[in-house]
Amino acid sequence: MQKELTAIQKDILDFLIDQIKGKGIPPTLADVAKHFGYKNRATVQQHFQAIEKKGYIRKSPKLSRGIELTLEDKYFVPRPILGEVAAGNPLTIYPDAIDTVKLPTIAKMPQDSFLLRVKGDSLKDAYIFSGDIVIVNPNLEPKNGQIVVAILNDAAVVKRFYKKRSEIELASENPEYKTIVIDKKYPSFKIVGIVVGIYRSMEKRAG
Amino acid sequence: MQKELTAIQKDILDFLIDQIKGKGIPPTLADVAKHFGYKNRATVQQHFQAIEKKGYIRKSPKLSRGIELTLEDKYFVPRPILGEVAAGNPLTIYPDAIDTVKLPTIAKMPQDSFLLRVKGDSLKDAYIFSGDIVIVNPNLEPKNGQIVVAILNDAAVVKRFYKKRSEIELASENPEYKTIVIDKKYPSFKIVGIVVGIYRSMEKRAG
DNA sequence: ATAATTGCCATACATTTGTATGTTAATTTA
DNA sequence: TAAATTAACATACAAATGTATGGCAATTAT
Repeated sequence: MQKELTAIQKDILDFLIDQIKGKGIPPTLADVAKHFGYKNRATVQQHFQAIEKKGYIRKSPKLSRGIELTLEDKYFVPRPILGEVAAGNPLTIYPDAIDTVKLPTIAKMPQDSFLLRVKGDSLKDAYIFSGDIVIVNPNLEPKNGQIVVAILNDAAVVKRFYKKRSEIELASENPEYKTIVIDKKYPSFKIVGIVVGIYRSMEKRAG
Repeated sequence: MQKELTAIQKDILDFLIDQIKGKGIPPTLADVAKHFGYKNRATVQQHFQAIEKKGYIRKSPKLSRGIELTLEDKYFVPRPILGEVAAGNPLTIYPDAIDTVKLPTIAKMPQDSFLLRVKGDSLKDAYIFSGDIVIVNPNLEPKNGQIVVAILNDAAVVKRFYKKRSEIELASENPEYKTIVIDKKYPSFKIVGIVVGIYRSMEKRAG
């Protein structure tokens, strides 16, 4: 059994996980101290020692950023879901987070990426299902054949992207839905980002 | 366009990516020097400068381990597939790597994990399909309801795991396949690991 | 009531780390 | 052929980093 963490220790562990997941590398003591407004690294040092003692992390002595999560993939981090996005017909996107999902450590999320929950089944032949959480990276240029999130008339869609001469095609893989063709200059159209990952909880689902 | 890397520069970049993907954090100059047998960190330093100049990485000055991949999710790393594993009826496992898959950087792979290609469709109601690459972590204890890889009579299977009093149940989610029940003491049965992730190439598939 | 834990700070120190500079040799490019 | 690039080395240095130690107030456990 794990010993309980204090509130501050939990905050620090959360920050640690957030950094590892977001930036990809653990922070230094100085990073953590700066974030929490501590004037001294030794404060963080001692918190880490306490957290390690309780078994949540493992440190490699003398190594910079040498902190590993003991919990590994068992640990889930809450992340806001920014909206719902239609794989079938367009759905309205929400201004604020509508929900939170516990994302496992395994699903490394590049910084600036965000999460959307997929509704609808137009991509079921691409094996993306209603209820799946898609990880969207807004910093990549879409290439032909990639699955993208786009805003079309104030609604968000998840479709496969194809660039033609003067238009853009957004294709569903489910033949029940027809391909959307947009002129490149169409004003209320914007590529939001590229789907770089799909997370689906491994917990039991109704068959 | 990216400038070409020399053979050594490519080796160093490959090692860098391997470390970032495997260990989760970039190596220090000393780490790289040690791995390649260099007596001096400055050698690595200069290689990194060259690699950065050619646009493959970005360095945060003065920061330890402050190396980021410019290529991000565009970069794919070859990983060996160790065998095929049956989601339907058991298949033979191969002693050596049978193939290689280009795994994207997004799919962070915990160390010691390995890849298996799924054959068969007994887990299609859990949305794991024939052809998918599963990332298997051999260091985790299986919990009820998790999807595991197990060896049964010299063949490997991917099934959902349930621990009962004296037996273990390996369930398919596809009603066409029946649940396998094994006594806990059955000699030729072993849990190989837990499926911690699924990778599926986002490239176009036949609909 | 006393001891232990928590939370924060300060100072000090040895390594680690990134960086700068210069040298040498082999190879490639102009 | 001359110049540039590649590849490796050595030395030096400032900053970053982890660590050790001690102090102090507040809270919690015994």
